[in-house]
Parts: sequence; C-alpha cells; structure tokens
Amino acid sequence: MGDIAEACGVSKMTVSRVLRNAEYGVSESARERVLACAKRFNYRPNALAKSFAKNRSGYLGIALPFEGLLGSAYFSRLVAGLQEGMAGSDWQFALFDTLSDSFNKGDKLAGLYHEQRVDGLIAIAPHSNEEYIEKLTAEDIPVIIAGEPTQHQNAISVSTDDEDSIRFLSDYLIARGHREIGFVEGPENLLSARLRSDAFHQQMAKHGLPVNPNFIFRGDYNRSKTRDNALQFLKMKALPSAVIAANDLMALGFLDAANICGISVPATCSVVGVDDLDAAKSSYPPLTTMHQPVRKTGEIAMRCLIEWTETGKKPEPLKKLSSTIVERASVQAYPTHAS
Amino acid sequence: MGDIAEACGVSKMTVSRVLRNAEYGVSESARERVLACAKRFNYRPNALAKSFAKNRSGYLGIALPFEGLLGSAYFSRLVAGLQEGMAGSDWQFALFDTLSDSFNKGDKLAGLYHEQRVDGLIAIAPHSNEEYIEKLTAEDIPVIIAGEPTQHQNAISVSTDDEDSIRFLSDYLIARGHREIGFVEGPENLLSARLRSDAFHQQMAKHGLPVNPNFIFRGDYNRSKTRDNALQFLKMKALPSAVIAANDLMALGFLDAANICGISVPATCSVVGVDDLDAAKSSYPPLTTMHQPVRKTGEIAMRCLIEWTETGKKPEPLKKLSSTIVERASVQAYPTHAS
DNA sequence: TTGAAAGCGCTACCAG
DNA sequence: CTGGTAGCGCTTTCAA
Repeated sequence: MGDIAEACGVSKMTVSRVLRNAEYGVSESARERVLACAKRFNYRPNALAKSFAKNRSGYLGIALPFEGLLGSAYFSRLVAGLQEGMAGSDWQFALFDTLSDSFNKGDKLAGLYHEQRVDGLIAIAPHSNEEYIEKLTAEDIPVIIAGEPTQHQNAISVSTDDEDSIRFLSDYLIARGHREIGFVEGPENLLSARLRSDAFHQQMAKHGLPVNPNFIFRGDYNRSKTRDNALQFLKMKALPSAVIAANDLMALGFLDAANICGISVPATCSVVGVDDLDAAKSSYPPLTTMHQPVRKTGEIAMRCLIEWTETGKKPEPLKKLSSTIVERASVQAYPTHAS
Repeated sequence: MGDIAEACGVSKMTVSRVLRNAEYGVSESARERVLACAKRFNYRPNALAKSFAKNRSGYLGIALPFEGLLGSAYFSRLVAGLQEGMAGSDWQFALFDTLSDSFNKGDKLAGLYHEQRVDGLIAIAPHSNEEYIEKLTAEDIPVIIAGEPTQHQNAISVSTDDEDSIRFLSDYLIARGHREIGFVEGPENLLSARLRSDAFHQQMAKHGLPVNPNFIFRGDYNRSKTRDNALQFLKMKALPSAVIAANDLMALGFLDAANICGISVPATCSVVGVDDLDAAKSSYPPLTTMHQPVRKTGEIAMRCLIEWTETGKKPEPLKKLSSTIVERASVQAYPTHAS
C-alpha cells in the first residue's frame, strides 16, 4: 500500500480511503490515479492486516455435528439460506464440528470467539439443545440457533414450527374424511419428535377422535427402519385410512414397505410427511407433505447474526416460521372404506 | 500479554515463549509463573494478531458447488476424512461455494488466497474439471482436488479409481456365471460417468461377452429417474441376469422399481452399485456394492495440503485409491436361468 | 535464559 | 479534502 501511495504521490491514507471505497473525503482525480495504480501493481488488500486493525476476523462460524448432519438435505437447504442472508456482505463461512472436541464443546466454541477466529456463530443443533449454547449465551457471544426452538433462557433461535405442521396435517386429513389415523414416531430422545407426537395426540383429542395404539409405531426418523417396521404394520387386518409420519424420511420408508407389500397408496392407505425433502417430489407415489421453510430459516438466522455482530445489539429471542402444505399424490380424500 | 508480563515481572518475550509452548529458552520457574498468571487473567491468545504476525490466516478452504454436493453423503464422508487429516493441527475450515461468484470463480478463489483469507484450498468438484483449477494451479496456489482425477497439467488430485471399480464388478459378476449383464449409465456430461461406462464395455469385450444395447439404460445418477426408467426396463420379456449401476443411487432406484414390479432381486436379476452409501446397507435387499474409500481420500488430500502449505513443497501430482467390494444380498451367484 | 526493539499492513484519530 | 502519527498483539531478530 505504501508503494502505490508513493507511486501516486499521495499518502497511504488517501490510498486506504480509496481502496476502502470511502465515498467521501477524497478527490476524484486522486481516486482515479490510485485506482489505476493499484491495478497496475496488481495490488491485493491483505485481509489479515485489515482484520487485525479492525479487530474482526471476517469469519462467521457454522457449528454443527458433522456426522449425520453434514450429508443431510436439511443442512444443504439451511446453508443455502445462510448464504442468501450473507449475500453481498464480506463475511466468510467457517465450519466447526460440535462432535469433535466434545469434551469441552462450550469452551471450544467460546474460545473460537474469544480468540477472534470468528465474530459470531450459527449453531445448527436440530437434534438436541446442546449444553454449549448455555455457555455461549451466558458469555454474550453472538450465537444464533438455527433449526430448533430452544428452552435456554436468553438464547436466540430461528426455527420452523414443528407442532404446527402436525396439527395442520391432522386437521387436513380429518377434513378429508379420515377418522382412523396412524402415526409414525421419531426417536424418543429428540425434543422435536416428542413435540410432533404430542401435537398429533392433542389434535386428535380436540376433534374427539380416538387414537388406536395399534396404529402407532416407531420409525426413529430413519427410512429403512420405518420400512421394516411398516412391513409388519401392514400385515394387520385392519389398517388406518391414513398415516402421518413425523418426517418425510419415515413417510418414504412407509412407501417403500407399501410398494414391497403391494399395498396401494393412497387407495388403501394415505400417507403424509413433514419436511418436503427433494426425494418427496419423486417418491412413488409423490408424497404430500409439509414444506418447512428451512432455507428461509437460514436466511433469517444469518441476517440476525450479521446485524448482531455488526451493531452489537442482541436481536429478539425467538422466531418460529410456519410451514405450508404441498399436495401431491399420497392422500386419498374421502376414502370409501373410512370408518 | 503485556499485562501478564508485567504481573509476573518478566518480559513479553518470555510470556510469548511460554504461551507458544517453546520447549526451550525459558526457565521452569518463569514458565510456571507465567502459566499461573495466564490462567488467573483468563488470558486468550489473539488469533488475529498471531495470524498477522506470522502471515498465515490459519484457515484452509473447502471449495465446492454447494447445491447438489453440500447435502450429499459423499460430501460428509469426504469432510470426515479431511477432518481426520487435520486432527491435532491448528487449522480451521473455511467454506466456499464455487457456484456463487460463478462469473469469476478463478479470480475469486485465487483472491481468497492472495488476500490471505486462506492458506490453501481443497477443491471438491467431482462433477467436472472446473476451469478455475487451471488458474489456481498456474499461480502456484496450494490447491488439491479431492474426489476426481483431473486432466489439468500440474494439478494435484486425490481420488478414487472409478474405472477400476467397474472393471472389478464386471469380473465379479462374470466369475459368478453371469453372461448377460446390463448397465445403468450416469449423466453423459460427467467425466466420471463416461469413464465408468467405458470401463464396463471394455471389460465385457475383454471377456468376449457381447453387450446387449437393450440392457443399457440411463439413470443420470438419480434415484427416482432410474426407478422410472427401470419400471419400463423391467417390462421386457428378456432381462439380463445382472445389472451394474454406475452408482448406488441408481442401484437403489433399480431396487425401488423391482420392488414395485414384484420382481425378485437377486433371484430374477442381480444388482450391484458403486459407492457404498449408508442407504446401501439397509436397502431391500441390502446392496452389494463397491466401497469407495472416500473418507481416506479426504484424509490424504488434507495431509497433502497441510504439508504443502507448511513446507511450500508441492506434492506428487496424482493419487488414485482403489475400492473394495462389499458383498451383501443383491447378487445371485450362478443363476440357473443364465444363458 | 532473557529482553529490547522493530515491524507485519492496515485503520482510527486528529491535525492541517 | 488530505496527511501524519499511533497503534492493533503478536513474532522475529539480535544483543545481552
């Protein structure tokens, strides 16, 4: 930078101003000269020096459990949103695994911030409210939880509204004449799965409809496991006219089983899921499901985070985005064999 | 750091030495005092300052097309390897999308390096030999291509050996009495897909076996597309006794179709794939496939990159890792109806 | 074994 | 509108 100042016969300051795109405080002629010179010298601003001087790393961290999440459609959608939310800005992504260094996750992540490796964090932990959130929040580190509502006091989160999806789906099927409705459960130890299950039972109760325990089975958010369980389930003499799966993966597993058994969906039994995975578009038959605005979640989370790190002002604590139904071909309205 | 030097009655230098874990050049007593003091002060080294002084960002970039790859099992496996390769080191991951900023990918990535935002790059571009590789290589930027062999001169890559997998699979089926073998093709525009296809034809020719064009169809590395095409395919009166899918996703799609049609795998038709996705373990029936050492690929790539950035010595140009078969339940040996 | 000094490349702050 | 000066927190170099 000194070189180019010298070559142009101006001070480093002027050069700095021009290069920083400061719109004021520099004459046009000087600006042009400097710009030309910079190009000639093939000048590259040094991000390290800049970071150091401004006391900002320029990196925003994404913290998530690599195993399981990194390869999921959910992650890629969320990141697409994060990207969108940071479009046009000069921030960069850093990536951290909350599983490694598990012995001291809180310290690790907090350290990242204190050591100025990142200026803020997005925590993706849809599967549990990890304890590290508490520590980060307590230390006033800019961190936003994406994808899961959290019970932590003062923590900021942006998520989709799981319970609402299930309620909607229950109403949807009931409105279409279904009375006997089955449910495929997610893993017991996951908050979101419990929330979904509760919402189903509540909504059935609200409509005065009984829940037949035979029509409930576990799939653990897993396609092949659900398939295997459904293979048993479908042997029952009396089937429900519809089944709600707590997520798409399980709905897909149910379809796999139905195809193997030669049971027709939706003629014999309707199926709905939650998530709207890419695969739900092209399943056999295409799956009616709740589209979760995961991408939007990421976008909002990122905007909040940037706002927070740039202004220092902590945003509102919680946002829940609601889902919308995508009607495809796995639901039969007014089934003739409905009880 | 000054504070703690003062408090201990030593110089900043001594403190620096202690904190850097320099094994020599400092007395035990001084070391202990400094360490204690640092703990008391809750001292945090500032990574920014360190980076600046050492002229290293501490970040290694992973460049990939977010869309399509970010949510894939392939990506997560590769990253697991990268992580392994960087275990114990002080490097961090940065993440860049080769699709955004597509207008000037080369410049963008090169810029990242020149601006010192990253000290090296892993390029994951299994689907094409992007032009930006050329630019990076020409500028002697430490970049390693993971997952795909490359034709670029001087570029360094670590990849799995696709052709070898297909050759092995062909031999494997032939050795088990199969004579009429079908093939599910990947997308035409992908190098790896063409390579796999060529390998199949070559190997059949080598054994003096004809390839029936009716037994070849396209799946484009896509599960549901393959399912739909296979649904047609399986209507043929004469089927091959085995089918090789150029990847697991397509093998899975083929299984979907077989299940829907009620065609028994492997009794009627055997199926094999390439990749060994998680889903291949639990498909119906479980899939016999080639396990690609994707994780290993990542690990080696990362080790090479670190070596390169730390020593400045460019590693050997190309490594190909070979695959091993995982025998499950989708192949029938010595089918009775083989021609 | 220790310490003093210089400097990494940039920005902030205050003068002119 | 412009330029000087003073750091940012660490490492490197050299001298004691």
